Amino acid sequence: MPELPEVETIKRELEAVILDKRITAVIVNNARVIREPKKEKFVANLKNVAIKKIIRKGKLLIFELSSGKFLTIHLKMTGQLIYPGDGKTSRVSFGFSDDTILDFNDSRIFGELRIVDDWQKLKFIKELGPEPFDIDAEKFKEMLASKKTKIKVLIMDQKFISGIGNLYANEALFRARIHPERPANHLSDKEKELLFKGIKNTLSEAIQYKGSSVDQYVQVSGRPGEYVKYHKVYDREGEKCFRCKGRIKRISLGGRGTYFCPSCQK
DNA sequence: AATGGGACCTGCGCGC
DNA sequence: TGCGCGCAGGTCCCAT
Repeated sequence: MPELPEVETIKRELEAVILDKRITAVIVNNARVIREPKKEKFVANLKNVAIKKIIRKGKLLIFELSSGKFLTIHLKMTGQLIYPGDGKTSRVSFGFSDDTILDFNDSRIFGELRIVDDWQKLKFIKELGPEPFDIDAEKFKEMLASKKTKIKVLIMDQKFISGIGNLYANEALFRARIHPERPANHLSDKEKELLFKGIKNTLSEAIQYKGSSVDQYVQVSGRPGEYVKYHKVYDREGEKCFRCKGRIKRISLGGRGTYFCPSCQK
């Protein structure tokens, strides 16, 4: 499940390999992932344009094109960007003038490709909360003050704060020793600070290790991300807590698998 | 307003 | 062995 660290890893790798390349062919093997405009127009819009810049906002990737338009890519859960690709097993592939190919794979077809005139006008972007790296602890505390929602559900809400998905929400709460079902506004100042630190540290370490390869995520090169080794709670139901010898418990929150240690997360 | 559930999908792992 | 079922989770949408 690509979250901020995985998308950031992909962004950095793509910058190293496809920047300034000119698209000469677009292969559409499954048009369902193309959300706008319609397939023919989408393809026409990409012919003979170069990729000038790559931007990431939350979990969204944005390619600035030489035409002035933008190609946006949301990987959702099973999206992959692979370079060099083969153009065959993908949902959509982009062929460049040097005969190399960038593959967009997506086994579950949840991913979304768009070409837009202005990415900042996308509803998803306009509603997106700040990234953890763009605010300080004081701001984070203020943001939590009026929220009664369960803390884990809140930090996964992209409108509240952007970039955190299920995996890193679980890991950050473990670091802060906070029970995922606590109402956000009941956390003490100290706990809010610990959580903010937990979020930032988890995300930056995950970026350092090039993401977590659970499910389908891989780097652009196809190699797995190494951070799985360092997970403390995610997908460890029934196993021993690394901190206190309790047992990791799994519950469902907001329909998502939630892992925590009941004896040291209060 | 906040919350919960379903929908979108496919592939995998489990139990019988 | 093989089949059917439940589950995985990012985001949107709808009902309560």
